[in-house]
Amino acid sequence: MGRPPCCDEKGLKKGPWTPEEDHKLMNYIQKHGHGSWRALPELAGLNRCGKSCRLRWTNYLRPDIKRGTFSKDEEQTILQLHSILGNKWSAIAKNLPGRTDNEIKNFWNTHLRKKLIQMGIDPMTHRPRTDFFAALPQLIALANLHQLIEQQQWDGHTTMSQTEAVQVQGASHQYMQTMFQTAASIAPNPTPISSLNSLTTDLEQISHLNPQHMLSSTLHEIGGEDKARQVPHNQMPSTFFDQTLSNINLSSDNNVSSSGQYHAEGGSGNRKSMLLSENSLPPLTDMSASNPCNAISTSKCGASSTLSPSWSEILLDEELMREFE
DNA sequence: AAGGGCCCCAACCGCTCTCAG
DNA sequence: TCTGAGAGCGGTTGGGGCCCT
Repeated sequence: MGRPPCCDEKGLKKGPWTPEEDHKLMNYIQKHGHGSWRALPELAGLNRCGKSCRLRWTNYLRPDIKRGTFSKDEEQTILQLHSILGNKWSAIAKNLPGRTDNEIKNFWNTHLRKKLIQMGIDPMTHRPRTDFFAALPQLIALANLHQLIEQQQWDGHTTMSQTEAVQVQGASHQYMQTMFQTAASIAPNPTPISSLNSLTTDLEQISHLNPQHMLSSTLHEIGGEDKARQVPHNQMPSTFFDQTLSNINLSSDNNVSSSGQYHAEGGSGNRKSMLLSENSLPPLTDMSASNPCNAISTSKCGASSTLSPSWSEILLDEELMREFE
């Protein structure tokens, strides 16, 4: 069934608003309030549909709207709220006085989303992307840095203090662990240990990193050391690319419809599906929708959250990333 | 100077939610 | 409980402006 769009009615104007139309709309609302949006255009003498009037008022004409570029604080607030709320633009807008949902949505799509992608972070989950194509630059940079530090320590001449070296090594270690853990979380249960072994081996080959202790601790966390020992090395899949692709597919098989849209279960009420366009990045997991505490902002999730904040902070620090490159 | 490509954002579209009758 | 109108929300689009060659 469905109602016909209100703007389909004959003769109603669409497209950009003229200054005269703005003036009429503002005058009317300031005198009478908006009342019924459907009735408003006729009463205000506008040849527009009510919906168009409402949008124009809420997104542009409202007197309390703050215009201009977003401040660093606003940017941080959006990032934090998006990590908790997902694409709930109106909810995010409620925490940013003077900013509209449309403005925030545009800012996200044109700036923040791209920024996160460039940093190897999945903009939907706010976690490192587990498709290694995207995260590879950061991963290799960290691995190289790790190796450089080890070499300098071995040679006995280092420009970095002991504390700094430990911090960077820790970040590098954490990066790898998070990659494995996220990969494990999106794989079907029980997690095929061979897949993780393979990823580790492939990474070792490409980055010349020796991650033995990382692997054992990570496997211990996700499946126990016994399982790790049971997997013979020769059972590992052959190529890095094959395995990486299979992991990407594992994460999306259950959620991608034939139309290429991603349906993430979660939330309450009837609005259960979140549709992402084909040109969106493939969301590897939708943790922001189903479990806010998996998201970047640990402070809002109480003491039970143990996710270390250091990773996202490290990755969001552009200066640090430039140093790695 | 011209024109092609890219980016940004205002506005539209279609769907869901809410609530009154 | 059901139905339909109105409002709200999120995804998408198109056109104007800017930048680069």
